[in-house]
This record gives sequence, C-alpha cells and structure tokens, in this order.
Amino acid sequence: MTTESYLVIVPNMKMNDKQRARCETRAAILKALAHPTRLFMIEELADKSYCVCELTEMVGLDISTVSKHLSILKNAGLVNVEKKGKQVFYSLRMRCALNFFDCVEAVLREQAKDRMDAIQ
Amino acid sequence: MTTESYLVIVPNMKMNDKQRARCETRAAILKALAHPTRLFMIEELADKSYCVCELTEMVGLDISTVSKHLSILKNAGLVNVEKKGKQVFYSLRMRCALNFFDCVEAVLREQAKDRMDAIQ
DNA sequence: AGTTCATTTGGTCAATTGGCAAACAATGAG
DNA sequence: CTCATTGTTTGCCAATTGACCAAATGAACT
Repeated sequence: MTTESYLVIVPNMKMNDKQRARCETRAAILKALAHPTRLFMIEELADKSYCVCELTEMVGLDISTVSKHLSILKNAGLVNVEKKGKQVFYSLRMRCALNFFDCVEAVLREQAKDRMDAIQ
Repeated sequence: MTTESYLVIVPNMKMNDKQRARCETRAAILKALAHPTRLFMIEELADKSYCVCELTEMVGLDISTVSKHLSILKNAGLVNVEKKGKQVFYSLRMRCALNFFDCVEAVLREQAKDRMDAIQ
C-alpha cells in the first residue's frame, strides 16, 4: 500500500473568534437602533437637535427613561451630546443610519406583498 | 373688539399613534438583525443557501436554537425558505440588509477615532 | 409499517430590557 | 445663598430573550 499527501483547501465554515467578535460589535450597534422610541428619536434628530426635555415631551415617557435611551444611542456612537446651560442637546451623529430605513421599508413592502399573495 | 381667524401651522411634536406604529414595525425588523448569531448567518447566506444542519455546524450552537433564530429571520421577511428532501434551505431575501453593514462599519470607525482622540 | 434523519415545538432557567420613581448633581434665577 | 429646573444615576419590578434539553412532528427510504 502506498500513501500520498494532499493539500486540500477546505472552506472553513465554522465561525471563528474574530468573526464572532465582529458580529457582536455590529449587533450591538443594531441593537441600539432596534427600539421604537430610539428609532423615533433618531428620525426626529435627523432634522434638528433637541434637548432631553423636548424629546421627553415628544415621546411621552418618563424623563429618566428617555435619558437612558439617549445614553444607549450615545454609547453606540449614533448621537452627539452638547451641554448648553441647563440643557443637554442631542444631535444625530451617523446620518447614514437613516439609510437603514430605506431597506427596512423595502422589507415591509415585500412582507405586504407576501401577505397579499397568500390571500389570493 | 374685533376677532380674527388664523390658520397656524404648529409643528406637532408629539409622537402620534401612526408614528408609533411605524417605529414599532421598523424596530421589529432591526431587532431581527440585532443578534450576533443571526447577523453571522445573514452574512453567510449572502454567498449561498444553507440548510439548518449546515448553519448549525457553522455557528456551533444547538440545532433548536439555530432553528429558532432562523424562524425569527423568516418572520421578519429577511430570508427565504425552501424544503428539499429531508432538508430545509434558507437563502437571503433582502440583500439590501447587507448595506446596513457599511454604515455600521462607519460607526465603528468613528468610535475608534473618538477613543484615539480621548487618549491623545 | 417502521426506521432514520432533519427540523420544530415546548419547558425551564438565567440574564437582559424597559418602565417608573426617588435620589443625586449641576446650572441659573431671585 | 437658596431654590427651581434640567438631566443622570440607582433601585426595583415585570416582561422578554436566548440558551439548552427533551419530546413531537415530518419526510424519505428501506
């Protein structure tokens, strides 16, 4: 019996540590966006800056809740913070986040189409 | 004393029901994306379709866990499902979801820059 | 009809999330 | 200085999430 050596290039399918880390950091940013209240604030901040008290009025939740949501957006690097006197103003930092919404809308349209097809 | 009528356009700041509903449906889709395992699978499915057993091997979690993650992606309208013999194949439905990653990477680069600035 | 392989479903558990309220901090007005 | 206003942090609670295991289902092949 003879033996032979082969160098076989097998695609490494298994998720490695580097991939896992990358997915976790990416998911963290998406998670920051993935809440209705935070999404609403991001959209409003696309037009202009608002202070916490204004945003609190707009979303209609407790100010402590709004403050926490804003700190999540800040930690994700999605908004800028600027203190002016007693007030703290937030502004949109990553305008490209708004591009997400186009795709999301496309997904929703597709979903609607699917449901129509299912009925027919 | 005279009276006069004015039509005053006051920007309605408060989130109304329609806006709330819209933010909730959008957030639901982002939520489906906002998990490291699901993000990894979405990226892998960008190249080709895989069955549940393959994806299970790739992510290294219990098959029931992977199946559940896939059903979340399916319900969000992000993937297609096709049964072939004994196996169930998933494929990427909304390729525009991949565009999200460009912005996410930009956010991460900005974050890194901020940290550098903070050190200097 | 029964066996096997692939997938889904249901149950349990620990960890996380999102809400409010109360305490705390900082700024500006009187 | 004292007080009111604005925000942040902390503590607490209910609800949700993500993981596993076990059991049920489904589809193809003896």
